[in-house]
Amino acid sequence: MVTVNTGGTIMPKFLSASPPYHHGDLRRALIDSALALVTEEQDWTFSLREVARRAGVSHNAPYNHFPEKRDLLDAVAAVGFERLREGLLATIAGIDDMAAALAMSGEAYVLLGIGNPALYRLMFGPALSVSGGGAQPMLARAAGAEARAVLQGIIRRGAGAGTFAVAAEDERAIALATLSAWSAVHGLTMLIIDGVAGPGFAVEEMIERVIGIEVAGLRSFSARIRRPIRAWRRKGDLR
Amino acid sequence: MVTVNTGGTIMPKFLSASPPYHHGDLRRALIDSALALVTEEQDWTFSLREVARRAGVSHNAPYNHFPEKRDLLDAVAAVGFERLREGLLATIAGIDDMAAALAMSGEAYVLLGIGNPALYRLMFGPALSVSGGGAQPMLARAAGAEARAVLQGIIRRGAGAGTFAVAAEDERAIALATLSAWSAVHGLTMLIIDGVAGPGFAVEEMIERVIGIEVAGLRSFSARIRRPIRAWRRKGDLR
DNA sequence: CCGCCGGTGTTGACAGTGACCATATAGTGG
DNA sequence: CCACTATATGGTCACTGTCAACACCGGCGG
Repeated sequence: MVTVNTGGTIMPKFLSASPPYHHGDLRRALIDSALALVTEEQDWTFSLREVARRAGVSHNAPYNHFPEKRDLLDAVAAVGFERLREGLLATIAGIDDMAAALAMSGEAYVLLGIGNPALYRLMFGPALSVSGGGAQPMLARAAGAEARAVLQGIIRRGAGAGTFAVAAEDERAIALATLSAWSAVHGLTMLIIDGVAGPGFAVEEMIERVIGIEVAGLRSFSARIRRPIRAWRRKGDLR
Repeated sequence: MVTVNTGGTIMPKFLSASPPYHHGDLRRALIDSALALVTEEQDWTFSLREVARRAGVSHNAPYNHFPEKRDLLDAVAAVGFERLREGLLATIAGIDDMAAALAMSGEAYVLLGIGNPALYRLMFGPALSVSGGGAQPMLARAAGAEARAVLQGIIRRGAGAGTFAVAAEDERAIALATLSAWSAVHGLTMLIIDGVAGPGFAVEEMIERVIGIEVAGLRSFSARIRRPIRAWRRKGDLR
C-alpha cells in the first residue's frame, strides 16, 4: 500500500518521508497546492514557482523535496489514484454479484475520472511514462497498480463464482480479463474527457451501454466463441 | 474529408491553404518538422523555436501560420488521425465478415497507436481539449471524426448483416456500439503506451484477448442479456 | 511600365520559466 | 555546548512563448 497521504492531518514523524523542519510539512503543502492548481486550471502547465508562491515559500524551496517538476506531478497523480481506489472500494462494498460489482465500479470509475479531467489525464502519463529515458513516475505507477487491483479482485471473484467465462485458477487469464475491463472504462473516460464521445448522448447512457457490452463479453467469452485474430487474418502481416 | 496534407509533393496553389511565397511552403514544412520532433523525442515539449530552426526560418516565422504553438500541434495531431484512418481502411479492404473486420481493424488500431506513442497521445488532447477555454483543436477533431467513421461503418454493416446484436436501423444504437469498440481499443492502446498494461504479456496477446471480449460482447449484447446498471444499483447515487 | 499593398519572413524585446549555485538558518546528535 | 545536515533563500543563466516594429517581394490596378 503506497502512502502519499495528502490528508489534512499531521502524521507521525516516522511515517512521513521527510519530517517537517522549517515549514511544517512543505512536501504535503506543495502536493496540495499543485493538486488545487490542477483542479482549478484544469491543466498542469502552471509553474513550479506558482506552486511555491501558493505554499508561501521561495521559488527554490520545492527543489528540496522534488528534484524536478515532473516528480511533484508524479506525487499529485498518485493522490489521484488513491482517491480513485477509495472510490471504487466504497462503491462495491457489500455487493455480492460480481457482474453488478463490475458494472457499478465501472460507472464509478468513469464518473470519478470525468469529475476532474485534468487530474485523470495527469494520472496517466505526466510524460511519456514508460520509455521516458530518465526518472519514471514511480509513485503514480504504484498507486495505479493498487487501483487496478480492485478491478482485478472483482474479476477474480467473478471467475470463481462462474459469473465470468474465465478460468478461476488461471491468473494470466484473470489479468487479461481485467485488462479488458480496464481498457473499456479507461477508454470511455478518456473519450468523454476529450469531448469526442458522443455528442448527443448523456454520460449515463454511454456508461451503461459500454459497460453493458463489456460485461456481456466477459460473460460469454469462452473457447466456444473465442476465435483468434489469427484465424481471421487473410493477407500477410500488417505493415 | 479534411485535408491537412503533409505529403512530400508540392500541391497546386488552389489546394494549398496558404500558397508559397518566400519559403516555398512553410506551413507544411513546419508540420513536418514538428511531426519529426514528436516522433524522435517522443514528446511535444520541444520549443516552437526549435521547429522554426529545423525549417530554416526565424523564430517568429511560424506565427504567420499558427497563432499559437497549440495550433501547430493541432495540425500535427490531425496528420496522425489521417494516417490512422488510412491504416484502418487498408486493413479492412476486402473483408466481408464484419466481426473479422472489427478484429483486424482493432488490432491495426492498437499497433498503429503504440507505433508512435507520443503522436497518439498528442492526437487526443494537446491540452484539455473540450473546455479548454480558448481555441479548440478543430483540425484534429475533424480528422478524428473521419477515423471514427471507419469503425462506425464496420459496426453498421455488421449490424445489417446480423453479426452484431445491434438494430441496424437504430443509428443511436450503432453510435453507442461504436463508442464501445472505440473505448476498448483506445483504452488498451493508452494502457500499453503508459506501460501499465501487462507487464508479462505480449502485445499481440493483450490485443487478441481484449478485442476478442469486445467482439463477443457486441455479438451477444441484446435485450436478453442487457441489464441496466440501474437494476444493479442498491444504494443511492454515487457521491 | 510603375508603384502600391498585403501576405510573408526577420530582428528586437520582454516577462516568466526550470534548473543550478552558493549561502543562510534551524533543528538534532554528540 | 558545538558541529552537522536537512531545509529554505536569493541570485543567476539559458531559454521560452508571444508581442511589436520593420524588411522583403510578388501580384494588382493604374
